[in-house]
Amino acid sequence: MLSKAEQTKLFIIERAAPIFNKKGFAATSMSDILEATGLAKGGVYGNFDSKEQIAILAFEYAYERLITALADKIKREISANDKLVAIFNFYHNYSIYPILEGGCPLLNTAIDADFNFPALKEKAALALKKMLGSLEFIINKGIETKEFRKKINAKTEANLIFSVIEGGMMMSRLNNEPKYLNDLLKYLKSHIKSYRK
Amino acid sequence: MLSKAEQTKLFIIERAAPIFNKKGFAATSMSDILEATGLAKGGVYGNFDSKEQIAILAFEYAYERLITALADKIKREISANDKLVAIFNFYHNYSIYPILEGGCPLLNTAIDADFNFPALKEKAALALKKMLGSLEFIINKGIETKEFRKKINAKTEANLIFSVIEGGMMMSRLNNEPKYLNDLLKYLKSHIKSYRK
DNA sequence: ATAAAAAAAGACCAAATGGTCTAAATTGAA
DNA sequence: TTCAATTTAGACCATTTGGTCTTTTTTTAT
Repeated sequence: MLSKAEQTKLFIIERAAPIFNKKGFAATSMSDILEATGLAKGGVYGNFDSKEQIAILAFEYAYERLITALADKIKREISANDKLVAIFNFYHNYSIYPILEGGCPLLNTAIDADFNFPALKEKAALALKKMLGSLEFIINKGIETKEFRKKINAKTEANLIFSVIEGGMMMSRLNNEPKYLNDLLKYLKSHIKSYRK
Repeated sequence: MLSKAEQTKLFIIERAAPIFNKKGFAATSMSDILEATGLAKGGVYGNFDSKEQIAILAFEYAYERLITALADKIKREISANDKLVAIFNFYHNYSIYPILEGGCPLLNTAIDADFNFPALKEKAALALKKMLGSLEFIINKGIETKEFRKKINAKTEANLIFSVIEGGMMMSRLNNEPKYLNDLLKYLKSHIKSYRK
């Protein structure tokens, strides 16, 4: 059972995460967080040291939500091909129905933190590496099980897939048009057919 | 000849553009701009109405610099294939040697302005459409001149190319590692070979 | 039910924010 | 060279910022 403070901490992070994800670190003010939580300053600063700390924990919460939801879809599938397709389906319409308001926390934080918040950038960089590693792992498994051709470069393909998804996300968001990303996901589905023998 | 005010306006935008491009709108303060220009408030507010206006003009300046540099490389080449390759070469090492400090203004502004600054987002959306249109145009020309196969979908391919570049940019920046983007550019070079008959 | 400990409220603070306005300095046409 | 018009300096302003600290309220173990 969670103590009152632990409950409140979680509650604050849950409420702060979508705000940081939408507006970024600098554009999010403590008063935004106070308003979203209904708490007074004492309630927030009694549980956290600084806005920076909240932003970091909010990012980790957002990322955790993302990979948990993704992992849930992936583990349902058996073959490497189906796992990849599950990932692509996961991102279908993501620009309008993201796991967390504001879209992909990796993309957002990469841009937001780059020149402003090195400690947060570091967290995002780690998260990206994990994400790419998971993709690579799936592809490598597919090669091991002879589902995919041996010639496939798992790392390169993982990078390609994720860059297409994130680039497509940016375009879909900027144009308020899910089609950009959706079309690219369709392309990716077709592309991974070339992995098979 | 430019009047003093016109000179100063240009000078302010030149100095402000890399700051906005690096830090984003909210994280850039007017005092950053005063410091970068060496001007006092009167010098800046005598020439512009608001921080918002400066940010919009700075984005347009940044975008103009980008497409001018790109167009310069493209027009040197004759064939559609060579034009595309020139674009890929243009982005080689872009994450460490961008045209303007801070990286791609399109990517940065897309994320930065999305939930914070609708008017600026609109400018970036327009810029993205122009960029994709130019890519599409090159590919379509290649089809018209029978350099590329008729079956190629110019719009889809333009979106793919640009999403890979922007996604790769994000990954390279986040990991402080130009290789991510560079490898993807190499992939793109190989990919467009499939356009040919 | 009680009392000690934990958590939250909110008044308060210095610093920074974007922006205004008047006075001074500079520009440039005659 | 003059002098009106343009441009810039910088003091000033209200508001907001992130954060602290004491007081009050709420938990929680007994």
